[in-house]
Amino acid sequence: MLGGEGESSTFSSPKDAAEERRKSPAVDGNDPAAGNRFAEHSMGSDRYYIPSTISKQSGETANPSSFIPYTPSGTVYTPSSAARYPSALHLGSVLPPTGFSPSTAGRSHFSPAYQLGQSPGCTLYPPYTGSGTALGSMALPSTGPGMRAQVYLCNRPLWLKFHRHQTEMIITKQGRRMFPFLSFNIAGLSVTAHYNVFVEVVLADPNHWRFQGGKWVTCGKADNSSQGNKVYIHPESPNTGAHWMRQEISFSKLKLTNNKGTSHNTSQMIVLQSLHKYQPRLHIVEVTEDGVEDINSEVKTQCFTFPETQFIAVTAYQNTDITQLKIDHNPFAKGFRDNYDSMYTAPESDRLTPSPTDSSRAHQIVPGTRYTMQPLFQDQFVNNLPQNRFYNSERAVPQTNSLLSSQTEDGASQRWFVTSMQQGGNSTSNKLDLTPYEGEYSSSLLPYGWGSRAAYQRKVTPSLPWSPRPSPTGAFPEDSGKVKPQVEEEVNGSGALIASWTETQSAALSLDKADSYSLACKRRRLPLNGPSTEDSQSSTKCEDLASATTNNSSYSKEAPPSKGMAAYYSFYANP
DNA sequence: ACGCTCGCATCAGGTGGGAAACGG
DNA sequence: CCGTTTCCCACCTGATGCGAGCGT
Repeated sequence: MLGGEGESSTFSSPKDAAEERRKSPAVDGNDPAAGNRFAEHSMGSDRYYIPSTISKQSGETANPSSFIPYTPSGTVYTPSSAARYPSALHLGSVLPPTGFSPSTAGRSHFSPAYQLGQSPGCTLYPPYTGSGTALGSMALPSTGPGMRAQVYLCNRPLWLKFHRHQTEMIITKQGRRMFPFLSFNIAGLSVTAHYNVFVEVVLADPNHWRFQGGKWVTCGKADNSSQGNKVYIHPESPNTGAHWMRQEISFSKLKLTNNKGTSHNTSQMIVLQSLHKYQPRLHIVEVTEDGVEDINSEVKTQCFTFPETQFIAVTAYQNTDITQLKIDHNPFAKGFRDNYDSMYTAPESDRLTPSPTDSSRAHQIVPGTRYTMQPLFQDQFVNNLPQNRFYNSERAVPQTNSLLSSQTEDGASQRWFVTSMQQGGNSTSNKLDLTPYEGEYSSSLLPYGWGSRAAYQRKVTPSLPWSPRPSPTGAFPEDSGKVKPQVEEEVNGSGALIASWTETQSAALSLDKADSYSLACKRRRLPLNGPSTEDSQSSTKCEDLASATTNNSSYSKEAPPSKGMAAYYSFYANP
């Protein structure tokens, strides 16, 4: 099962959704299923670390298998007529059960929650069975000499918030941007090799969906004959591995449309059908310098599926919970925040509302406090593993600014580094050794530039590099006591440089606290007066925390914040 | 004079709401 | 008739251009 069906219990009916939202069962945690599946509280747990991939690889592939946290294997419905990729592309389809060994499960919310296929037989829908097409042959992730990338879903907490209510994406004739949009950090590529990076949106299941009685229910068969572009190639493609790994790869300009006949902007548009469930997938294809695929290499194409990015395409929002999440988190919808003023009493700069167009990730704010994040995930997975194998819930950011470094009070922060049983990046890399370790996460580990954002920052105050507004408070003191970025690089047994970071619990606790408050306020419809400051500050704890970190530190390419966001990234590795 | 920063105004474009239109 | 789609609206963000102010 892919979540959608099972989540339906959390939905409120459209009619009284506004009322229900005030007592939102899911938010209230009255929906254990939803909570179990998507509680964000645990998202920080054991999930956030970043491999250092660019250095010490001498232009060769960083050893991806050195830090494979878990393997996404979101099932994707593949009508036979639409099969485009060999099953090997589908991660789950090639992942032996051991891929979801405790170490894997411990890193992921998904293995039990999403019931992802742990082996080909576990997928609800058949994996891709077709042969490769012009899009490129699919990688055999576990075999061959080809390098295997690791991909972080940058704004995963936000995606989880939406996914918990069954994400909906508006599609319009002229095209509508996705929100949340897809944003990744990639590691494990060859620095010098060239890659095309693109997103493909495929049907997630064979059903037509309808929002009925406050739930998404299936309603007949999906129309498999949908035509139109399903691929969005990142505009910076092709580019070197160094380029892709240097900064976050944002697909914020990707638009969804239902206009099959659209002739303009086809490169920016993906054509979908309303009321169908889709699953975006990220493809990384190694190409020649001029962007031509090497058809001789089967291992040069990699695909990553993030189940939490699944969504149902709609022409109008059905679930008001989704609507509210969009309003709350999308800066462009700020005008619809009825208690906008009270929501954000903190200086606007503190709200960390970066550019939607440029600051791809950072603007996807997660105020978070208005929606409960339940610790169920943590329980769910921690219980499966020795406690000491998990991060604490708090996310840390790879910055060493003083403000943020002041906390980590627990001192018991645990860090993950993942080593592969085999460094060769072969199939046995499914067997992972996730070992907690202590260390400091140094920004020196982050040789990532700021890319286009840096140029964009020209008018930005140093204290708030991504925002044109000054930061009267000079960063985020409220965060200073909550997150201490700790960075450490570690060399694993094979010499692969591994970076990980400490995660302390305080931030997560703050999130919970803030969420509890907002819950008491019956979600955002009620003014969040006094604690609204807390609300906004807690918003920095989610995805924007790293931005806050950026804010606190001098903004420079030496210590770019983008990788700091990886503290919130989910980490997928090609098996 | 020159370069830089800052503030302001303007514009393009993104957002959800709601009413109207469409279609089975 | 009812569910879905389309269109327009007000509101918002971000990019850009311009001029003022300041320091060298």
